[in-house]
Amino acid sequence: MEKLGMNEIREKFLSFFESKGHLRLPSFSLVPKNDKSLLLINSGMAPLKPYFTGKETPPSRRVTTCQRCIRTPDIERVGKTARHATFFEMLGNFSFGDYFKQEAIPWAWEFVTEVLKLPVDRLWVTIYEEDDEAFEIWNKIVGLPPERIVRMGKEDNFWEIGTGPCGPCSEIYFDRGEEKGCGKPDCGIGCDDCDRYVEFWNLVFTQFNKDEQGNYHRLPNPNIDTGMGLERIAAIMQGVDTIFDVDVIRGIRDFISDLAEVEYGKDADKDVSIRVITDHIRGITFMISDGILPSNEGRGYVLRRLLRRAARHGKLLGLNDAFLYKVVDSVVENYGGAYPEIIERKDYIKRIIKLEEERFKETVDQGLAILQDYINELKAQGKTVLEGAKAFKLYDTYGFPLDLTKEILQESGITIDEEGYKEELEKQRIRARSSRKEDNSLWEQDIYSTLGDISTKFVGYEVYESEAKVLAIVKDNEVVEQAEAGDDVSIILDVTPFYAESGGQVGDSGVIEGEDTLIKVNDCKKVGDKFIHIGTVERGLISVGDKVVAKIDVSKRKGAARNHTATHLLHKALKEVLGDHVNQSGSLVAYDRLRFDFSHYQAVSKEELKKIEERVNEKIYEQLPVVVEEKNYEDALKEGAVALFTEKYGDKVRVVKIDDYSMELCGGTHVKNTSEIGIFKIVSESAVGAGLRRIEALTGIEAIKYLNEQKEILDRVSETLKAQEKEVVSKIENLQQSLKDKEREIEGLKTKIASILAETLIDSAISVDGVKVIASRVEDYDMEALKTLGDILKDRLKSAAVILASSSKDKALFVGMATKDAVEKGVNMGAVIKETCSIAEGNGGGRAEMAQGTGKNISKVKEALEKAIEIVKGQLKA
RNA sequence: GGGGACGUAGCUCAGUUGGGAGAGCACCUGCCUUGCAAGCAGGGGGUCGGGAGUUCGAAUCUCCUCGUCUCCA
Repeated sequence: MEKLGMNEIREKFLSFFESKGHLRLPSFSLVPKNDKSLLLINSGMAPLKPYFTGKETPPSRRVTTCQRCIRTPDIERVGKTARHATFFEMLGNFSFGDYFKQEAIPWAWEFVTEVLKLPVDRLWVTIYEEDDEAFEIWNKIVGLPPERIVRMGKEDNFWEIGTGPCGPCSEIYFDRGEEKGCGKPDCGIGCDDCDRYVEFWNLVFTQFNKDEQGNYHRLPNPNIDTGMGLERIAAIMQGVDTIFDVDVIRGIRDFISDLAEVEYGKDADKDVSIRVITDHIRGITFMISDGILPSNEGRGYVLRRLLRRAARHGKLLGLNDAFLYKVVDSVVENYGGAYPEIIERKDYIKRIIKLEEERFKETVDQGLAILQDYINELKAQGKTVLEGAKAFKLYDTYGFPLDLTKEILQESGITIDEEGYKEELEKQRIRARSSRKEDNSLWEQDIYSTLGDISTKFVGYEVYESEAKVLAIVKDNEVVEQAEAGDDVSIILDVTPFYAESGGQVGDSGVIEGEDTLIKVNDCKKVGDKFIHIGTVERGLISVGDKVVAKIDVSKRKGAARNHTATHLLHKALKEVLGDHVNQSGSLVAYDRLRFDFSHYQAVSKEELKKIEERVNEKIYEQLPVVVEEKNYEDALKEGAVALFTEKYGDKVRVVKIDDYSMELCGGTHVKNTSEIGIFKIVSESAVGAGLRRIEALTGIEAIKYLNEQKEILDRVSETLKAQEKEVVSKIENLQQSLKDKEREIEGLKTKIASILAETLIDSAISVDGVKVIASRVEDYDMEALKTLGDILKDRLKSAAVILASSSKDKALFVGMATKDAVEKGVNMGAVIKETCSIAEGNGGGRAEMAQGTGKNISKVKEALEKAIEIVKGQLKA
């Protein structure tokens, strides 16, 4: 057995299957495309699902890949065991209805024994207990003795998730030798207690389709889907105990221990931390490279969690400042050969990581403050155990890691009720699980997949209308033969000029016409190779097989083309003005507007926006030709075309070149010359999420319309202000200033009047037990003014109880105020006002020194005030 | 998808069974001064994220909504 490097094994695998007629595809992005059932790519076959279901036609019926994957269910065990990882690569060979078991098994054996040269006496295989076919092939064709072929149950060797394609599988194990075993008498394949037998390759024979009732139907063209963990096989080949000792991964591991100045292998706890970081930083690097940004939901949250766990373990190693971004250098050094995209995006990846490390520090600081409160509380109560619920809240709500809580508490001699903590966590798990929809089927079923092998030829790049034949009609989510006027339908044609929504560009609208038949098409979508024309039958009948003419709405299409080409110009201009870190993260190209989301860490300033807009308009005036070329993917990238993270490209790609200014891979429709765009106007710039900005813009006639509207508003404003346009702003400023001056003046006058009024009111005060009591009605005062007047009276009289009433509109207002010493003597304005208001048929209340309320009956105000004096008198005498 | 927390002045935050929107820093004016966050006096600045509701009265209670943080899946 040769000691092969991980990078060599990857290459040997891919070229081996190339020699068996497979097409080698590059690893797909970690972000699943058109697959809502999956957060992140978690296996080699995941991105190929549309080929297995027949939704899309594969570029070849035999494919081989090395796919980067992320899995987080076992995140807690990473670093503590030999083989758990959140990031890994999976080697696979796939057959889409081409070869089957007869080829897959012998090829796997050939690769393992002849290319990798694993010793035959160390190899074991398992098969599904009912799969005699597989047994025969292993035994008769490969020549493996029966005792080396272990039959296992459905649990272990039958692959199915929900409904859909499924089937038995066969796994290949490597025996690492007796000394690695647990020594138990029943130790063997599948032993959970030791690492003696390692499963490294799983061959899945997808030969059934499971329906809703749980019946298995044999597939006419069964598939092959295999997965071999690259790290695992490398560990076997290199004779090392854990995946962290594999050459490439060890490189990162050692980089981290150097950085932390901690020697690996000396301290078991620190080793765990080093391994956690080694694992996580790879996933982090690739996720960001694939366009994911740290966020509080979805896959962005997975990224954040990995990053924060890694940062936390860095602290345990004594790395207190941001350091993860530095480790990216080592990831790039070790993986850049196989994944050149991370070399290119290195600076961007590092910047995102550093920002997030800093953000995490803030979170921790916030948690520290709360924890300190808990500690003080416990100390004051003389307790030494923190409630589990509190530790959980700190973790759940503030993201404060439990072990960090534990550590800090230890310094104060406090422990955590961990049982209580676990209970809370479990409760939360149950809550989340029970509320989750019971739709975890791996395979999406939609009506269009059941239509069989029909496809649409798109001719819309060249023409706006074409003759076509109706291949299928769907109405109310059911396949029908015919539809009539008034029906909402989806129609699939054999040929179409309609652009189907893709790459952000909206689908075309238009009409489908037959003899006496008219269908209004509002949108067009693509499912696999089928173009779905969504619309309404306006007139006549439409049947499968009808000859029709499909015509798109040309003016809308032209609008979309203007906006699409403008989007490319904008993308480039953003990179020029803001920097190379700007990358498209979303785009909408409609016929009347465009929206562009991109990565950027701060708001785009007004000056920058202006510069960007000017740059795009310059390129419009330069009348640059827009040329579309078909190329193969590799060549396009070599020439420097911009490809997006999230897009999946076939073998042949369309390259849209705007002179030598911009070059992007794009399937959309464009103008022939930038001058057709006419004019480009940015309408808004806003935040979408952390590190993400959005620009909305208009082109052509829509931009003019917008500018005209703005102009009209300005006209109206200047007309209303009776000022020249240029002077509008200063005029408003003057008005605001003078308004403010007037308000202040009025305020001053009111106070002055109030103090004059106060003088006469003071004269009317009666003295009860040394407290001056006033109950009086004033005219046209609002609540605020009454309070101000009350304040003045309190101030003048020093010791007073004041009840003031006023009427505003159809309501009577009451305010009661008392000085501190009056309250001490028994005055309670809350009670006074409550009763006073009720006499005036209203309600009110407040505190002893201040209360307010209203009454509905203004004519009762006099009576109410008289009563108020009585109550105050009573309170003072009591 | 589900749970929790937060959103109040430019910034950091306080605001106690619902009852006059506050502090510190920053800013402006004046004075006193020129040694490390200077001091003193005065002042400007708030749709209390937004919207509905309950109430005589809502920053405070209820519902909806937006944003940020966080945990589970």
